Parts: sequence; C-alpha cells; structure tokens
Amino acid sequence: MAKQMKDMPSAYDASSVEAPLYQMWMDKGYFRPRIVPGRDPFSIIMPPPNVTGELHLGHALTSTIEDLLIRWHRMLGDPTLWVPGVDHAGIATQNVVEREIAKEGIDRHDLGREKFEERVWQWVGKVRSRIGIQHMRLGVSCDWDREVFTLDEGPQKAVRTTFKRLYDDGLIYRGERITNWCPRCQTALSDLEVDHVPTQGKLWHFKYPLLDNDGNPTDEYIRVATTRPETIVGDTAVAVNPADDRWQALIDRAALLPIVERPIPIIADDAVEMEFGTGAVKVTPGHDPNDFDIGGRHNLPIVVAMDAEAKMNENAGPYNGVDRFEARKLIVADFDRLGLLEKIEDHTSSIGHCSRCDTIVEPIVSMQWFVKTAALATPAIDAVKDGRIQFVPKRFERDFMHWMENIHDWCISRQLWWGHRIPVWYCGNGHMFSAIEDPAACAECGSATLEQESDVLDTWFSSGLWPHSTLGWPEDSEDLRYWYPTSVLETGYDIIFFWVARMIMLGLYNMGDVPFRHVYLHGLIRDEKGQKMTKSRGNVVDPLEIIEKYGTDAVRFTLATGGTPGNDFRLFDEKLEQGRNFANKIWNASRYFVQSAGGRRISLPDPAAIASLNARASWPLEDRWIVSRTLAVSRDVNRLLFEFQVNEAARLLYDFFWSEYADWYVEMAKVRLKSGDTSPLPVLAYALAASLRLLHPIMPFVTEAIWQHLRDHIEGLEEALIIAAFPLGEGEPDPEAERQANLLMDVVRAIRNIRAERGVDPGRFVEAYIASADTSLAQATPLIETLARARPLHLIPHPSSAPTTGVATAVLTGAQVILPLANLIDLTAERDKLSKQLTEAQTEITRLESKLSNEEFRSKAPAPVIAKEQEKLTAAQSRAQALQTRLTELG
RNA sequence: GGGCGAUUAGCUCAGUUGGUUAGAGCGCAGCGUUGACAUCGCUGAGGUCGUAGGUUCAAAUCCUACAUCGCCCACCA
Repeated sequence: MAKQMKDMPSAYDASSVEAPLYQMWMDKGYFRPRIVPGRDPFSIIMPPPNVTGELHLGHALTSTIEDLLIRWHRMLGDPTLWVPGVDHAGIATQNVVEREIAKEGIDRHDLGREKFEERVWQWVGKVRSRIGIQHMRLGVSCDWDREVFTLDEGPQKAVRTTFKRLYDDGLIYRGERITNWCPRCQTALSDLEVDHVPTQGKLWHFKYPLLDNDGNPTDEYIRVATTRPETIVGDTAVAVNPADDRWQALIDRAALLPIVERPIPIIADDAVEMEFGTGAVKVTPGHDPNDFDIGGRHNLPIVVAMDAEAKMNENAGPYNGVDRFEARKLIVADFDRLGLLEKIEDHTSSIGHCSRCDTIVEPIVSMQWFVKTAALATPAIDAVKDGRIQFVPKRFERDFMHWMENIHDWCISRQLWWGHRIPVWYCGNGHMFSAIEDPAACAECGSATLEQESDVLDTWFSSGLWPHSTLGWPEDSEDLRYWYPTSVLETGYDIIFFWVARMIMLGLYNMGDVPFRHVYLHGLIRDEKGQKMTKSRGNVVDPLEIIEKYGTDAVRFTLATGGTPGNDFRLFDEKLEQGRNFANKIWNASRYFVQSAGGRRISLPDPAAIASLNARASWPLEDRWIVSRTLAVSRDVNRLLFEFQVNEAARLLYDFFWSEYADWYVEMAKVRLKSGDTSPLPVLAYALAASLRLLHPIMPFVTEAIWQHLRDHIEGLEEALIIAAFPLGEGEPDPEAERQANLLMDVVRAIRNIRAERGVDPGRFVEAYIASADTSLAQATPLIETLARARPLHLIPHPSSAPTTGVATAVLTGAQVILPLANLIDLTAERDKLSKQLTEAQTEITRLESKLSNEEFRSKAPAPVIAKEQEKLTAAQSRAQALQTRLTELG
C-alpha cells in the first residue's frame, strides 16, 4: 500500500480527528470575522442556553443549523459573525440550585439572599464551562472572544438602560394586579409560564341567603356555583347577567356571605354566562382574573384571603392558617352542615400549573411591575406584515400576529433572588425612581436613605435585548453599527412568544430597527416513539453520548436531514447510523483518490475549462457527465440553502456524492486508472474537492480532515477547507453528456439485471449485443465491458443483426440489450417478462395518446410539457414495437 | 371555543411556485471476500400519496367537508 495511505485508516475515526481540527481552526482564528468591503455581512446571535445544566438535542439542532449557515457564508466570502452566549435563566436556575441545596437539607432561606446567590454563581461556573465544551464538540465555529452572559456588565447595563427608558416613557408601571402566583416558587409568573391542564373536578352549588332592604336575613337564597369553594371567603359580590330574567328582581339587592357573614351586593354584569352553573356567579376579585375585571367595573373591594404559600390568611376567618385545599374541604363541609350546599356536579376545567415546578398556580392580587405592551406591539406587527422580518416556515407568522394583536401587559417582576434586580429605588421620603447606575441619593429629594426594589426581572426581559445587547448596546459600538440587524434568528417554535416576540418589540424600541431579518424555526426532537424527551420520562438523549458513539458529523448530518423546518422529528439509532455510514463513505471515496494519486501531485483542471462546454467537448463522456452534475448540484445547494431548505440541500448532497460520484463516477474512472491511464485524476480531484466544499458546512470534521490529506496530493487547495471557496456552480451545463451517461448507465443496469435474474456467475464475462441508433455508446465500450462484465461486446445499429434464439433481451428507451445465454435461458420466464413489459408500454401509449389527442391539453398546456409527453409517447411506441418483435421471435 | 400541523412503501421520513413511470434510509428477498468502503457492492419485491367531493388540459401538491393523531392559543365561574 502506498505510503500516503498510512495515515488514512480504512474506517473514518471521528474521535481521533475532531479535537485536533477544532483546535487548529481556533488557533488560526478562523472563527473571527473577516471584514470584506463590498460584501454584505452575515451575522447570527446564538440563542443563549440556560445555565440550568447540560445541552440537549434542541441545542445540538440549533448549533448544527446555525453553524451550517455560518460556515456556508464564511466560505462564500461574506463577513461572518456568530456570537455565543449563555443565559442566567432566572427562575429555572434558581429552582435547580434550590434542589441542589435541598440535598444538603437546607433551603434558600437558611442561606439568605447573598449566600444563596453565591451558591448559584458556583453552579454557573461549573455549568458554563461544560456548555462551552459541548458546543466545541458540536463543531460550532462561533467567535468565542465575544461570548456573553446575560449577567455580564454589558447586558446588565442594557437591561437597566432599557428599564429606565421604558419607565420614563411611561411604558413600565407598578400596580396591584391579579397575577399567576406560584406558591412553591413564591413568585408571580407571566401568563406564558403557566401550563393549563384539563382536570376532572367538581362544581359545587351553594346557597347564599338574601338580605332584605334593612340588611336582615330572609328565607330566600341566591344560588351560585364554583369550582374553588376556598375562595368564597374572598367574595365581595354575586353577579348575574343583566339580561337574565330569572334574576331581575334580585339585582341591586344584597346577600349574606355565609361563614364570614359579610353582606355583599348582587350586581349585573355582561361577563356572566346565563347558561353556565346557576347563572349567578360569586365574585372574588382577589382570586380570579375575571372577577378582578368585574370588580374593577363595579368598584368592588378586593379581599385577598391567602398568603404567599397559598395558605388561608386572617381574611379567611375560621380557616386562617389552613392550606388552600384543606380549606376547600372544610368550607364544603361547613356549607353542608349549614344546609347551604345544594348539589355537587362533576366538572372538567383547566387548572394552571407552574411551568417550572408544576405546582398549581393561584391567581392572587399583589403588587407587581408590568410593561405596557400595546405601544410596543404595533411596530412589531408592522415589521412582520411588511416583510422586514420573515418567518421560516411562513405559517408561524400567523401565530405571531394573533398573539401580538391580543397581547396583554407583561408582568416582569419576580419575587426571586436570581436575576437582574429591578433598577428602581425607594427613598425614606416615599419617592420612587429608576436609574442606570446605583444612585447615592434620591433623584427627587436628595435623601441618602435608599432601598433598591428587591424583585428581579423576568429572565426573558434580558433575553429580549439579546441581539443588540450582545453587540454592545447601549454603547454606540462598531459591532452594533456593522452587524445589526442580524441576519437570522434560529430557534424552536416553542419560544416564539417568550422570546422572538419580545426581541422584536424591544429591538425596535431600543434600536429603531428589527433585530433580525429571518426567523428560522425548527421543530422539537422526540424519541423513537414520538414522545417529548423529558427528564421524568428518562428518554433524554445526551448529545455528547451520540457524538461519541457516531461522531459529530453523523449527528449533524442526521439533525440537518432529519426533518423539515417547523416540524417535529423522531431521533433513533438507525438515523444516526446512516449519518455515520455517510461520513465513512466520504472518507473512503477520498481514500481511494489518495491511493490512486500515489505519490503524484495532481493539478486540477483549468477552471476556465470547467466553465466552458466547448473546452470540455473532447473529454471522455464520464468526465463531462460528472462535471455537469457537479455544477448543477452546486447551484442547487446554494439555492436551497438560500431558501433555508437545509434538509433538501443535505439530501441532495448525500444522493449526489453516494449514488453519482462514488457508485458511478469513481467506478467509471477506475476503468482507465486500472489500465495505467491517469487521465481521470484531475476530474476525480475536481469533483471530490467540490463535494467536500459543498459538504463542509454540514459535516465539517470529516471534510476538513480529508482536505488536509488532499493538500498533499492536489495542487492549489486552500490551506483549510473552513475558509475555502464555496462552489457556486458557475459554468455551462452539459445536458447531452448527461443524456448519454444516463443511457450508458441504463444499459449497464439492464445487463446486470439479466445476469442476476439468470444467475450468471458474477465473475464471468458474457457476450452482449447492444442495439442502439445512438452512436455515443461507442466511446463507452470499455466502461460497459468492465461495469457489466460484458465481453465480447457488439454495438449494432439495429437488433435485427443480433441472434434471436437462446438470448435474453431488455428493451430500454434508446437501446436494446441482447445477451446470448443459451442454456441459461428460461423461455417461459423470458416470455412472461417481456409480455408484462409490453402490457405496461401499451398502457402508457394509450394514456399518452388520449392525453395528446385532447384538444384542451394541446391548447392550454405549455409547449415544453406537450413536447415532453410527445417524446414519451414515441419512446413507449418504439419500446412496444421492439417487445412485440421479440415476442414474435420467441413464438 | 378558535387556530395550526400531521396522515405518502412494513418502519421513519423527503417530495416549496400543480406537469417524467411518486423517492430515500432502514427493514425484506436473492447474489457477491473484483485491494476506497461489509459502516460495502450488485439486483429485486413493495405505495389507487387518510376518506369523500370539487377546481384544472393536468392534483401527493390548490379548494371544501369529514376522520384519526398531535400541538398552540382562549378568563366559561
């Protein structure tokens, strides 16, 4: 074996190749942007993974697609920037660390805020480096010098600046509102952080005694129905629909709330559905969002009857200190005892759960901070409407629009310890103000007695600034001016509202321009059964594990081809095996070239010749064919990537490289090479190098590893594939060569087919006649001889000059193959096969004839379509005739 | 209560401006140790593209219903 083969083992070994290559790319500084005047910049800000733990497959998918786009643009010669980052992930990380310290038997209150924050920082340090390593294993070519954490000084300043601007513009306010409260996390949540789960429960019907005009109890009752009896103690009214005849007389009277014995008015409000329950609703403004609104309209008092842990408080009378669900039982029992429980029905309703800890959330009125979103939403809607931002797939624009048009104010305060503390200070004299830098004195009265708001911001507040805060905003940085707006945002469709919407709103607000041009949304990766991967199911796949098993390129290829944008897809071993096998195929096809080159250094064909049909005219058929195909594939790959059809681009390359380059072209090239003719080497080198360039964005390691070997064997290759030129496919295609090559391959396949069916010994050469009017086959004789093991080979213009007995025949479009196989021929089988084909041909003829004789088709279909159908008809007719002739001969 | 997606070969999925005989991988059947690769090669079987209508010269692709599965949004107590 040649010396050069020594360091290319016969199987691609990803584990020994990847780390050194990544190091080489880093050392050479290839990940840093190169500014090229006159070319449009291409930039991506990485969605920052949460510091809650390891990366999962969603991150791997994000990284793969972003890296692929980045590498493609880098090779196109565009100035290319990819900014990595990490997210502090407020509530999620706090929960994770709380669980950590729970193992030591302590909770965060035992530690206090400062000590607890220290523990979280320790955790962050550990997890961040792990995330970095995982990203490197995935091959991400981001600019590590620019890595940002959401709690870094820059983003901190961006957060405070944004807050103050919104505050000063009157777009942030503080108020007592009803919000979703998690009694476990003990914080308010935004609507998006609540998961609604349909739950089988009860609907209790209670009777409230009516009061007379003097406020004395009567024998009459008003009946109300509720799913949450524990909130009764917070009732401040009963409401009926103003149009409901049943209750007209009761409107404006009063009822006595049992147990707490509070007189409450009976009011009329349109929000009450007459058909539901009894048609009368208990109104609890302190514990129900609807009731809060009703209370607002009728100026009702608000009674909050629970504390932060959702235990009943002093407003709950006898239930003070009791857990909310215990209180529910007690209240039902008490009503029953008082004879005020009328009936209990089964009822299914949606119960909100904390998306972080799954505790049932409680709507509670409390003091919180909100962003007024209406004014921010309008420019965001416009940006998508007029196409300044485009979603891929486009259908998600509707979801975005619908959410934006019905947007509610955003509760941004969290009663947590981990996050950006709200930049608002209260002074001893009751003043409140926002500032960017920590103030020494009250902005209004100069008092030095200051206390900062203890709440932190929703973690998505800082994420919402990400595209500009990572580039240096609020400073007027060079990066910001050059790279903003960014080109593409790539993320999962599950965080369109959480994140994408907020970035668009805040990007437009702070920068006056959109944060990105395209939003590429990938689907969720599921397990082999289609189930979501979750820790509780235990079906989570660690990207590092499959990388170690199959190699990074296999994982990337699988993720890139696995599904279409916006659609979920299932991952399992067989898919990864396909990726691994492909990497091995690329490796070995390249290895064959290195072996064939021997010690020579091969010069690539003149680029001008590649581009010119005329210059290629004298080349062997197979060379003209593979060049034409390489040009076509290059063009298609660029077009597909430009359209974000990543999966189609990857699939196209897979098919091209395996089925056309390796299975056919290399095998054809061998025919000359084995006879000592080295003339295929330049074209072999050209098609191989072009393939590696095209494949590099998807499979960076195996292609770069091969490239570094090839540099010893091919003249003029760039020093590294990562910065090599991406093929654009500029050059004249050669349809005639493609047609001839297809005929050649059809002939070879036909001979192989007959051999396999007749059980011809694979090693044996057989005599063959090929009848064709196409003289181009003559130049391919050696190819057919070798690839089909057919010798002697007779090229004849018409089948009539071939033997008619003891032969097997295959009728193709444009040629007929006749193999004299004497004793191997089974006449019956031969007849059956041919008459089956004849029937098929006749069916097709009938179909095409009726189509072509249809006046409407002839007048309305475009000319090329008609011509094509006519061609098909002619081909089918000649096939039928040949089959008929042969059948007649068989008798 | 709205909205979206999926439904194509035994399995997992492609099929983007409607126009070859609807493709791939795996699986299956047969053959193969020809020095790139058994993580391979060759040959083959396998689909009335969920159902019913419609538009069109032409539908897996566009429209309308329906079915099944999945998801998102929504304050029916």
